[in-house]
Amino acid sequence: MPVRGSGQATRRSVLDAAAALVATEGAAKLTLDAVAERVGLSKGGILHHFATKDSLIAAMIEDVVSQFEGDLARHMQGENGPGSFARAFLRACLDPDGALTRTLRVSAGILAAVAINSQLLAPLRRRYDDWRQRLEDDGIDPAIAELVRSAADGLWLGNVLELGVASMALRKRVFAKLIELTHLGAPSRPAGESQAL
Amino acid sequence: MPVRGSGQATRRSVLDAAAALVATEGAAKLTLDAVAERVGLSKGGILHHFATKDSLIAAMIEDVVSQFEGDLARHMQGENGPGSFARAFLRACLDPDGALTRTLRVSAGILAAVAINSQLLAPLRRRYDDWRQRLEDDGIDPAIAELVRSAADGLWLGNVLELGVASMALRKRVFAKLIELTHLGAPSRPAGESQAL
DNA sequence: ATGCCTATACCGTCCAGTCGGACGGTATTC
DNA sequence: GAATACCGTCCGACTGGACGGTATAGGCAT
Repeated sequence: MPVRGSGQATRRSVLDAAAALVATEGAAKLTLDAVAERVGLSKGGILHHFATKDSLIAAMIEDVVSQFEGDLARHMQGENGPGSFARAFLRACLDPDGALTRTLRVSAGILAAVAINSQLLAPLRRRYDDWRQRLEDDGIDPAIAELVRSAADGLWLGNVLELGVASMALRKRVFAKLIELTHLGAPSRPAGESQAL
Repeated sequence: MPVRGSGQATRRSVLDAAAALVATEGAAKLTLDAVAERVGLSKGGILHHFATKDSLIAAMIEDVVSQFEGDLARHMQGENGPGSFARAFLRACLDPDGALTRTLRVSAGILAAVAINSQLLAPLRRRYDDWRQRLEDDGIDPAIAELVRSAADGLWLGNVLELGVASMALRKRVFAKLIELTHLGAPSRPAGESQAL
């Protein structure tokens, strides 16, 4: 059965299985045996791809980072002017319709790291510092940018922990308000908001 | 050493030790043995007060809830008019100077529950629903209320996970903006904020 | 002496990580 | 173009330790 060169695909499926496991059973149930069973491998097979459990979780975190980075880049293309990064950040977290995006992988990686070994968050922390810097230099009031960022994170947190989950309609309105804020915070220019998002 | 009637105090110290342990070592290191060592008891001693580890964490969560509830009530006294609850919520999370309040116990309880057994969050979830309801009925635009809540949560999250921790000065300004929002969102009445809610 | 509190010793389970090896492609050699 | 050596992939049994929980006995205050 082992096919040469199938390593990357298997590795990918292990990562997905681990994320799904965290999402359905909780971070405490993330054991190598459980992942192995879910992905249809033996524990030895898992450990061939990830030498240690920590390295598995580290890979999940890398997954989080790269995926979010991709989303950011994608959403940056439709934006320009002051507050463009803040809006991209917002859209990378929330649909215009209020749906959370990338919930599964992102939350799974972070939850697993928090539960098992929070030091594994280090790569994410580094990236986050970059993003925060870009938010500060986004051409709008840094306090607005930080407000928007924290609101996006707070909505995500509420969803992951199932705390205070608002209705889609309300979240949609919150999203709109936040987008609005990123425009209001712009330095007093002609306020030409001619083109759409 | 065992003193009659010292049960409550011991129980309290166990809870504190558990919280401190989570804060310093991470949720994964929250074991009965570790708590016992930290508090200067044996594991048997711990288990006398908390029959099971889950019940210990459940008590930590109750701690979170009751403490936050107390903070809310305290901060409600200085507020009135539309948005008063939103402001109280905000102040219960953040100092006017931008410092996070109640970080240790609250974060410890929640982190432990997430790591060990997320079902233990249930009591918190119930309370949180109440709070969200009160925010919706706070006399201001519900979207603003929800925005403020999520921003407060997001700031808390960033601090706990050490993600994107902003400077005190910036947080202070974010706090001010959020308070401002709770006033702006008031329905277009004579702006007579004379009487209470 | 009674009841609350704590210690010691112990058990069973779970789980990360190790180890030797199996199986099947792939490259090499002739 | 076979025979052979090699490597990537994966398996399965095992181990050592950590950890939650139990049972039991002892101590201090009233």
